[in-house]
Amino acid sequence: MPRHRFTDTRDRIEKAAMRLFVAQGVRETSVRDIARAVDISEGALYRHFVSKEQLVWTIFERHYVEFARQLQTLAGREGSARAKVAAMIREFCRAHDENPTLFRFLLFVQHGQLSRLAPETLTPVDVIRNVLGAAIASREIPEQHPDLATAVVFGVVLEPVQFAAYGRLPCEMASFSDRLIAAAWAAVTTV
Amino acid sequence: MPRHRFTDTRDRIEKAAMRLFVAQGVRETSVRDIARAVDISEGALYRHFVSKEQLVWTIFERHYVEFARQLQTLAGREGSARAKVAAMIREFCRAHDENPTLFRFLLFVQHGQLSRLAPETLTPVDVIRNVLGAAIASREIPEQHPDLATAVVFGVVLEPVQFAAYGRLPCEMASFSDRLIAAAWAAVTTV
Amino acid sequence: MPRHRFTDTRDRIEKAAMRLFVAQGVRETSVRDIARAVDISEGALYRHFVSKEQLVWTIFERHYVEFARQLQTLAGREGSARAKVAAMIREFCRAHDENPTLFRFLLFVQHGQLSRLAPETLTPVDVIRNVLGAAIASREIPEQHPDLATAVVFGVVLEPVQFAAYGRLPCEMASFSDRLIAAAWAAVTTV
Amino acid sequence: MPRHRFTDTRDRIEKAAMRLFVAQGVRETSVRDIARAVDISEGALYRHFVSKEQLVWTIFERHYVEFARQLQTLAGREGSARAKVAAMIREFCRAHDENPTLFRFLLFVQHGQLSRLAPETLTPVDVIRNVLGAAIASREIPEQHPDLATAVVFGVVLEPVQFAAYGRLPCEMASFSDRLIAAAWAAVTTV
DNA sequence: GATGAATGAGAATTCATTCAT
DNA sequence: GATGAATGAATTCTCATTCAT
Repeated sequence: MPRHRFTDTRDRIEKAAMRLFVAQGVRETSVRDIARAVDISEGALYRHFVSKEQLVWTIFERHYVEFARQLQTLAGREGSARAKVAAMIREFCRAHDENPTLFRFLLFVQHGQLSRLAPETLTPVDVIRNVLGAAIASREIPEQHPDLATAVVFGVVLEPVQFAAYGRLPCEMASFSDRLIAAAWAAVTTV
Repeated sequence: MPRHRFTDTRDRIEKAAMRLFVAQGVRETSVRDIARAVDISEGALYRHFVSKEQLVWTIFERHYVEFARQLQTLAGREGSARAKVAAMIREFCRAHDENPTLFRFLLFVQHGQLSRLAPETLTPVDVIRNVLGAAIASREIPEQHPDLATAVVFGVVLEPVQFAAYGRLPCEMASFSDRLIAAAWAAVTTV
Repeated sequence: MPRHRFTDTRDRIEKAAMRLFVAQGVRETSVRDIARAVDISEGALYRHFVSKEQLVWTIFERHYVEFARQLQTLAGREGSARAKVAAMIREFCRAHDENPTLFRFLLFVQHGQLSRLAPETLTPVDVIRNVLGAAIASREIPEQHPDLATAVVFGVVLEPVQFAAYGRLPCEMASFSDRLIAAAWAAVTTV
Repeated sequence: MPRHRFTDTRDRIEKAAMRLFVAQGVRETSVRDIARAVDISEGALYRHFVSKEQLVWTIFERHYVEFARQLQTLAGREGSARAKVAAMIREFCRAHDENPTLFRFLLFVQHGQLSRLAPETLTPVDVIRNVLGAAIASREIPEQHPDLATAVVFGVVLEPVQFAAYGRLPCEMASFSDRLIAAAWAAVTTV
């Protein structure tokens, strides 16, 4: 199954690249670093990706969109705004704990990638904003700037991830999810 | 006044560098970029800074420490934890609006710089953590993980700055300060 | 045969570098000079050597150690001190004539390299010193400072090479070997 | 006495430069290094020397020629070839011990300088060669290649200086002068 | 005579990418 | 699919030298 092996190599490349990108930054990770981590030649990398830039973009786009869709699905299953927010925050924590590298990659490498998304693409920011916007409209939460509310919820959830990345918090987010849900909800309901 | 000219050039270098670092990232800003922005030769830069690395570090360290001290001072003037948090968040907003470039540089370009700070250096994170820790001890806010609380407050304040940087919020933070204070306080008092 | 081509390029680099180092000095030979001499790009050089410094070191160390070993072997085959000295001086002349560039590189470009040798490494100096030291002990040559005797023998052999390099002597040393042997032996036996 | 002070600065520059050139090499000593050692600005150096190259040349030429003249004078005072050689070697040792830095500078920095000497300039090599040539003509020493004999004498005297520079011999040559005279004389009289 | 900012030409090195094998 | 030598542009930094003050 050469097909399978190909896919496997491609996958190993993506994983190694992501790990290096998160650990050292995209710019400071050379194609050589990635090739070595996967133990293939530099030239061989170009069988799988047309450029380093495209490699970054591919990884980012696929997972970013998928994550947004997952948030959307989970929020859609819930009735109340509070339940939607809770489900989404729980998903953030779960996604982080399942693959912290990927999670950090999505959050910290987005610089320069976000602007490449097709304008109509649904992002995690959009999903949360939609939920909060609807909640404001339905009076579930007080009248307020929906983008600011979105930023606040995002900050409550993402900053602890940053702290964990710097070793200032344990790296498991799941144990914090109830606390973060309470905090986020309080933040958007108290005006 | 060669002295004057010196100081002036040095200052122009720092300002231009900061602007470019924030706009494009440190790694993606070349010494050439900076030299061009200041309209001097690349070699001339090295009369003012021994290396690009040191340039980054110099800018970071000086302002980071100064900002922490300012937060400390302002918090020290207030009595209650609530007033301290309010004063600090107001200072975040003020500092941002006064010089958004510097603010973003300090808070988002810090990667790799933080670890170079002397371990005993007081950082903005420390200042907030100290205030929240004391507030937990004095029962002004409920028993909770002080680092997590710190992360939450930080997130509430910094994420809107990110949103502003991406054009998702207006770039003036001052108008949000009351809202952010309320949100942050609610987040740490609601368990 | 990429393998073959690789070895070939590497070898051409070493030869060209050595020639340039001897002709102009190490510091005054740029990587660009070497690349041009080999007719490859500067970047390509770095596929074969990790740095200019390492290129110098590699060439030096390998041949220097090998030359010392050869001297040792030849001296070991002879019985008397006189015969050992004669064999070694003949080897100096032979090595010079076989590859004057390499010879000069080893003996005159060594500045800064010598100190990098592992302390226990046997050098040409050591070999001669050992022979002379033993000869003093066995009374084959008169009691004298062994290091000074070593320096004298070295000087007798190497200075003519310098003269040849400056065009003050013909560049073939072989024709001088008998004379140099006589001179060196007389110098260490006459007190 | 600004005149005096000027001369003094100039002298300090020469001394510092020589020391650095000997310690690190000419190429690896920057104008900045020299300026710092003398504690003046780089620009000020150019009040005293038109270029780094000229600084090297000035120091070299003056002392090299002066040393040759001194050898010539001393040799001229003696009658026999043996006495001339002895006087010259003694002068080599004395000159070395008086100012090892200068001595090493003259010997090791000559690369590239020698060829700049006016063709008719009398060098130390010439002086010795003349003495040995005359001695061969007058049958004081046996028939032999005068340049080779010159090289041998030079080698006998200079290699110990090299050894001293590398710490393989004590740095005072005077104590070796009798031994070196005997060795050199034996070397050129034994065929 | 002195200063030190400025220059411009390299220096060594890195790196994404190509391509013959 | 894979290899690794090769490229060429770019990067950080150095340095001898100039010049306005």
